[in-house]
Order: sequence, then C-alpha cells, then structure tokens
Amino acid sequence: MNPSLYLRDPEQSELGKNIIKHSIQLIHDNGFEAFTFKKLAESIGTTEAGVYRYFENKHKLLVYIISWYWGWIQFQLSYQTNNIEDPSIKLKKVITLLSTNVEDDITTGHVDEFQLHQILIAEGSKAYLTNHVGKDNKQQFFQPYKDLCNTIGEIILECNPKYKYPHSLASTIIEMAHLQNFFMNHLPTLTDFSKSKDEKEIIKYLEELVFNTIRI
Amino acid sequence: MNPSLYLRDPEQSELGKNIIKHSIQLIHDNGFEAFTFKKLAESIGTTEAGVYRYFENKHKLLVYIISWYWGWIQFQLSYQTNNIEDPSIKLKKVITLLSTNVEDDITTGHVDEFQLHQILIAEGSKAYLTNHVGKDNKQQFFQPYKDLCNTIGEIILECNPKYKYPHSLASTIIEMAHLQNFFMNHLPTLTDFSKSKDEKEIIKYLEELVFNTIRI
DNA sequence: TATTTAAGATAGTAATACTATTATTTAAAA
DNA sequence: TTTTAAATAATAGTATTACTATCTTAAATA
Repeated sequence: MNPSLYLRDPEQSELGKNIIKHSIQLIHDNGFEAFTFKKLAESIGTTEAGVYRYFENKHKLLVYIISWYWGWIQFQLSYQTNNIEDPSIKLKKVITLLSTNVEDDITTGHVDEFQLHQILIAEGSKAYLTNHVGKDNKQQFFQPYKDLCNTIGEIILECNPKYKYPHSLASTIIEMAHLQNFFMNHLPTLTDFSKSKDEKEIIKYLEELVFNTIRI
Repeated sequence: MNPSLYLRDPEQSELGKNIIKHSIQLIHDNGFEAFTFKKLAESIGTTEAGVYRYFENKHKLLVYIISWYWGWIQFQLSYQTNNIEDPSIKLKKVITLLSTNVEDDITTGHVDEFQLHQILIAEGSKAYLTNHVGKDNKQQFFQPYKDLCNTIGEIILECNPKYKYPHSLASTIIEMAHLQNFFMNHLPTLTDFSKSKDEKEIIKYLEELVFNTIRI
C-alpha cells in the first residue's frame, strides 16, 4: 500500500483495522457522500480526532480501500490464472472475476470483499473524478489500478499481439463490468439485462464485445 | 426539461439564465465538489438565497445542466443523421459526436457547449452515482440520457437486427467516449492514446469495438 | 524507572448547505 | 392609474462538515 495514502498504517493496530472495517460498512450502506469521519468514529467507538490520526481526509481513505481492492483482485487474478496457458481462457477469467459479486474472503478479517465490490461499482470512479486527479496521480495513488490494467493488457496481447488498444480495452472491461452492473440494478433501461438481473448476462455481453474486437 | 429539477424555470428570467451560465463556468473550472451556491451567487452578483429560489440543491442543478446537454446532443444527432440512410454511417456519426469536443453553439447564448462537454467527461457519472439514484430515477431525472440510449440502440439494431445488447452497447459507447477521453488526459497509461492525445484515436478504438461486436 | 508513543477527551473554527424574514423593486391585473 | 402580486435583494441564523489544537491518560519500549 502507498504510504502517502495514510498518516499511520491502519494494518498495524486494532483501531486502524476498525477504521477500515467500519469505513467499508458505512460507505457500502450509505454511500460516500453521506460518509463522515464523525459517523465513522461513532460507529467504531472512538473520536473524530482518532480517525484523523490515520487518514488526512475521507478521500484518501476511499482511495486506500479502493487500492486495497485492486491489489486483492490482482492477487486473485494471478492465483486463478496460475496454471492456465490459453490466454483467451485467462481473459475470460478476468471478465468473470471483475463482473462477479465476490464472496467474502474470510482470511482478511477486517475487510468484507463483497461489500468492497459493491463500493467499487457505486463509488469507484469517484477516486479519480476529482479536480486534484493530477496531483493524486503524481503521488502514485492509482498504481494498483494501473498495474491491473497492464496485467489485463498483457493478456489481451497474448490473445492477439497485433491488437492496437490493449490498455483502453482493459480499462473498458474493468469500468464496464462495474457500470453495467450498476445500470442493471438502478437504471435498467440502459442495459439489456433488466429482466434477469443476472451477472452472467454481463459476462456474456463483455465476452462478445472483447473477443470480437481482438480477433480482427 | 423535467420541472421537478427546478423550483423556478431558469430559462424564464435573466437571473435564471445567469445561474446556468455561471454554474457551467464554475463547475468546469473548479469541479463539482468545489462548487457551492455561495460562490455561484458571488460570481453572478446575487445572493445565495437568490439561487435557492431556482434550485433546491446543487445536485439538482448538476442534473439539470446534464439533462440539457443530453437534449442538445439528441437534437444534434437527429440533425446530423437526418438524411443518412446507411445505419452504420449513422452509428459512426454517433461515436464521433460523443467523442469530439464540440464547439460552442452560439445560438444558445447562456450555455457554452464546449465547457458542458468537458463537465460531462469529468462529472457526468456523478449525476447517477448517488445513494438516491432510485428516487431520482422515479422522478424521471435521467430520461434524456435514456432517450439518447434508446435512439442509439435503435441505430445499432438497424445495423444488425439480431444483436442482443443494443442498450448496453449504447451506454458503453456513451460512457467510454467520455471515460477514455478523461483517462487520455489525466491517467494516460490506462489508454493507448497517451502519445497523440488525439480524440480521433478514441473514435477509431470505439468504431473497431462497436462494429466488430455487432457484425457477428 | 524513564520515556516515547498511541489513544481518548474536549474544544474550537471556517466553510457548507441550507431556512427564514423583511424590505424593495417590477410588472401585471383591476 | 392604482392595486396587488410576484420576483428579487439584503440580512440573519442554524446544523453539519471538515478539519486543527491541546491536554490527559494508558501502554509499550529502552
């Protein structure tokens, strides 16, 4: 994790882990706009000042938990594609991993991956859609996202070494896996999955999109 | 325009038009988070209370100007595709229209379309990425976006009547035309256009994506 | 035992997102 | 023309947010 994101490493103390745990819960339940350090402190049973000793502001905390998620996805991806040779099967794994509501990984006690996935769908783009995106980028806040994008881009190039837009296609897969899910559940007429509301439909749509464009 | 978005119709008075004009300017310059009714009032030369007589809150004002933009795009689209029969040429027009930085339309005195396009790229998704998206949707706040999505979906079906995901592909085109532009300018490693920073590259990428997926 | 360090408790401030009241100007209706 | 209503301007006030500062206590470390 990028140390510029925090003032004190939340992984190193009980209070820190509680900040992460309750942040995920509260952002998931009420959305990022309604999330405040005061509510977070009350939920933990500490004070506002206590939270501020770990994170400068709520935006950095959001970027922190999102970075955590991308790191976890990166790990899941390398784990799940470990022994696979066929790049198009790998790419299918990528699409499925990004589109599927993950189950909570019990090995990470203070992080609920299911809720984190939901947060990414609804709040993920708020990490970079700010007027200080340039500054944040200079401080490497989006490195885990970029790393994942590069990993996926490489798999795309394994499928077709001549494909010209591996990074753009990778970011399209990531963003659309989330956005089509959001639309399916909240603005269904913007999708074609309104009847079933089934993630598998999103996977089918994305697979068709991706494999038709890279096989020229 | 949906009357639930405003308390008093801003098109009907000078103050109203000034609210729209200066909102676009301020949101464009400083981003939506930094935008407040107080700053807006100061910029116009009126009072905070004056702005509140037109709009309940800044979120509704954002949705208003975004709706205005989608209505304008819808008009531009029907105007530009008026005499075109070939649906794939129409679809190319759609991609170009959404991806290109429009010039300011001088017939709309109080609206700067160039700035509005930039606002849509950086702030567009904030209109619906809220925890009250369901309520807003029930009040038809997103109708202009849905209408545009349907129009594009119909053009897609003209190209291939058997294509199964016309709405999802339409929303993908709209969102990616904006997001790839944002990434190109602010997080270039997430795209393949970092060297040229040219919108035409985004158009080429999207055309390849779209036409390869609908021609099965 | 002395000394850092983290946490808890409390207070305070500037800005934000509103609401309310009153006075003044403008414009339409009687 | 006068009356009346509507829009605007001016001012004040509140709850909440997003912080900063300080002081005390508890626990870990040297």
